[in-house]
Amino acid sequence: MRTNRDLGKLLREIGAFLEMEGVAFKPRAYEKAAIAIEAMEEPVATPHQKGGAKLVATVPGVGKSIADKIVEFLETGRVDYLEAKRREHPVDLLGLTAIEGVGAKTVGALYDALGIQNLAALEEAAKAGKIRGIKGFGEKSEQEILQGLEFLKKEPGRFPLGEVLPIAKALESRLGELSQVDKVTLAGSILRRKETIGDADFIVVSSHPDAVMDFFVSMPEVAHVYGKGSTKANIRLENGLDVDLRVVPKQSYGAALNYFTGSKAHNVHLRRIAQSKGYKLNEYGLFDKNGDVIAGRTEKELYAALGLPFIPPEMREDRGEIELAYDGKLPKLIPYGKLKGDLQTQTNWSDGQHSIEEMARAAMKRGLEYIAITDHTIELAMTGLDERRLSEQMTEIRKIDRRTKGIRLLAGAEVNILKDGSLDIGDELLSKLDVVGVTVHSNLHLDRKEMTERICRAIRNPQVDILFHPTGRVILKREPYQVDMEEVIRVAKETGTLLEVDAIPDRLDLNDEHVKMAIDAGVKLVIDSDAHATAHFDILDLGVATARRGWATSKDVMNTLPVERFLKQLKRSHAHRAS
DNA sequence: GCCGTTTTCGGCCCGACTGTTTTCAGTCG
Repeated sequence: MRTNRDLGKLLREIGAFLEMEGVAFKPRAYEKAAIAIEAMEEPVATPHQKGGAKLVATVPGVGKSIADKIVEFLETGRVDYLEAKRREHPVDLLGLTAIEGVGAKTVGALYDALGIQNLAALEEAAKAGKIRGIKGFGEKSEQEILQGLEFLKKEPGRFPLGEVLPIAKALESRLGELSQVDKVTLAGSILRRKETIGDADFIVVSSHPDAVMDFFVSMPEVAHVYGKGSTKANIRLENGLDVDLRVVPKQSYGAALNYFTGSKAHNVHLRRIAQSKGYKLNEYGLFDKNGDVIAGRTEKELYAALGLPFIPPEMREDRGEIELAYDGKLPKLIPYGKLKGDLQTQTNWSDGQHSIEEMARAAMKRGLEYIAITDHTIELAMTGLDERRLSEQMTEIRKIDRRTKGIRLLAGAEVNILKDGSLDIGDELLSKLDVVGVTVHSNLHLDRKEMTERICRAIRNPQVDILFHPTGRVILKREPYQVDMEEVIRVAKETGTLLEVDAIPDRLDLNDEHVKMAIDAGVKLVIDSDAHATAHFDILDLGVATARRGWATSKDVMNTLPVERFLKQLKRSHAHRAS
């Protein structure tokens, strides 16, 4: 594949090799170029086709040298410079640096001292106590590496939903275009929008299954075919994702979709209900004692025959949804694509890629009615705004808002919660902003009590409207902070603070279970893109999916409201009314 | 390697944290 994402990964790998070599500045240059390429809305192949390397070099952060490498990759699928680096340093750099706390320099040191090339060798050396003997390493580093390895291994071969979903959707439409395919549907954990995905499942209805199978196993990105029959084929793609395809008869489509979507626990529960009615339920349909078909053509028909309304896939975890459905009390989940606002966006005033106006236009294009500009504040020394700059930006946002029709811009900030729970921007300035979000970006390793008190102190501040990505976890990479979410939720309820569902694919923070906890406690939510570039507004639906998995309705999510009503329910607005 | 109300060279987001040290290197955001 030669997508922007692949190219970004490649540029990052080059940067990491240079980092390992101790080269100055170039690593940052490659990383910046990677970020810029990944942030592009159009495939970089487009400027390449239109104007070659010259036009590619107009992307900010991409100069002649990197543009040439991009062109080489687009035309040949490889970059000689990178291949040479890989030969020179025969290490699985991306794999090893995926360990939290291990960077390129560490990989280099491990290779020089012990010849470690990959995760397996590293684990062996760490377990044998060999790491602590290397200069600059001690017992603690060895333990950290082992812990990092354990965390990576917890869900081997799993991918973040946000990474898999676009690939799966593209595959779905390609299969759908085949003339032999009557119907194709994405099933499995992807349909349930689980936050990590082990494999992709497709259900196909076709009267010519062989042709479909032939096409499926001979797609260009297929790396391995595990098996291929007339109703079922399993493959692995080059990117490591396993994909299963099943061809089913038309009359079994609903039953098959239900069966292969799961979850397993949900299916078991459904089969128990079927049994209690004297029926049998399997992937071919719902049958009575004589083996006659009761239902199976559609999922709706299947659920109806079991005395249930249709249950949305995101709820199918057997966490009580079947009982609710039985009583006719299923929540009406927040629909996709209906958010009116986005309360966390960054611009090039801090670490975003685009200007305030560019972000505003992109948001408008995606049908949003308002966004808050929430750049980082000062504690993030690399990018953050101090009070003077934040104040200047506020003026600028208001100016742009006045002259921009069709979208409302709110002045905000992503304010840092300091170690003691105070904020890095004073209350007076905060009180002038429209929306204030706070979050933890430093001292991530406080103990549970201290972290909980820190966050609770911050959200008790009357100027604080929203707690952004409340647990700080990074999916498949970093555990959440040690924090008592029940207590945070209790204080959020008490103070009227909103909790965020951050839609960044490897955050999804709050997660589904926390969403449910918050809703049960009566706490209101917002779903934000945390966009750092114009293209990122597209991920909002991942946040909606997470909220749906936590049974959120539109009433629970405040940015389904139009802007004036949204602003009225912020706690500072309540404070104004009270005074 | 990129970039320029500093324009063809000389800068380049920088502070906190951790574990290793004894003054620093690596990682992270």
